[in-house]
Amino acid sequence: MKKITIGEAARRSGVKVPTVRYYESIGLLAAPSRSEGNQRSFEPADISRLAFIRHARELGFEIEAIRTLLTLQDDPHQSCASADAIAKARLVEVEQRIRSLMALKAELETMVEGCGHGRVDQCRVIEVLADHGQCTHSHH
Amino acid sequence: MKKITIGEAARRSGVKVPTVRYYESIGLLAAPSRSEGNQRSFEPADISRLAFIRHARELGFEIEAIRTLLTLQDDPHQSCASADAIAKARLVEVEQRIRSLMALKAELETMVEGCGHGRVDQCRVIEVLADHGQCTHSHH
DNA sequence: CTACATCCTCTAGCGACTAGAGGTGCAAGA
DNA sequence: TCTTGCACCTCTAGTCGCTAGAGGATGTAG
Repeated sequence: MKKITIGEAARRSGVKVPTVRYYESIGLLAAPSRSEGNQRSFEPADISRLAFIRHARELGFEIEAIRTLLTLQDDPHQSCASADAIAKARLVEVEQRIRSLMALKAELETMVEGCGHGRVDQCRVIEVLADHGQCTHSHH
Repeated sequence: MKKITIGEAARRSGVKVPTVRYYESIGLLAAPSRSEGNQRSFEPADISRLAFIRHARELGFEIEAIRTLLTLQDDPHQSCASADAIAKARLVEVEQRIRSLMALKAELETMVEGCGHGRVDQCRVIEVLADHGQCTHSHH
């Protein structure tokens, strides 16, 4: 029964050491057992859980959504309707974000292209910022 | 000489009242004069400045970048090279963010499509989250 | 035994606001 | 003139998801 230290857990899961402690503090990860010297000793299951959390965070899920997803994972007999709903909601968010960023990209391109690299009073970057009416896209 | 109250300034610029006070507190907006009863009294130029800030924030510029852009706007004889550089850097950021969100969207779609709407133990949403190796895109 | 890395807890900080408490100013209607 | 009621004031604390640092204990390799 080898003990997994927090550093080892961090390395294996890709979650940083202080973040592991943080997840424990907010109850996302059960408090692990401790060594004689009061050091955390993790189980392989904790590593999987941390990897799950990390992956979900990379996909932009919020902590509360992850909390729900984890309780679902903990009880595999439940319906996965909630998981599905959470993922779908996240998908909608991401699609909206992409649309808005595309509009933004277009606007930034106009600004940068219009810049004559001269003085500020002829600069389109400043000008466009000062006057929203000049925007090609209104949806931001 | 009509006085513009903070509420009026907020309405005209599209920046919320507490946010106007916040911008003043961090020195992004000069402290306006006050009425006898200690209430802020803004000038039309302040409204323009607030609108500028709001627009820049909508385009995702950070406060510190906006601070630089504002000092440029304040002195129109300067070269606009900095403004150009700031806008270009923001454009690169936005492009990267779009690429990463597209990958993310693809992955979420796979998750959601694979969900058989049954129980959690057959749910692809949970499964994919638990195992990053299943991702089609590695860049996240 | 001595370094030295790693661990521990605790508090404070980040960015960009937002919310709320507790109080004051001001304009319009009765 | 009084009162109602909204808008204003300052101040502190909270949001999210960590991250940094202080100050000390533990564990391991040479």
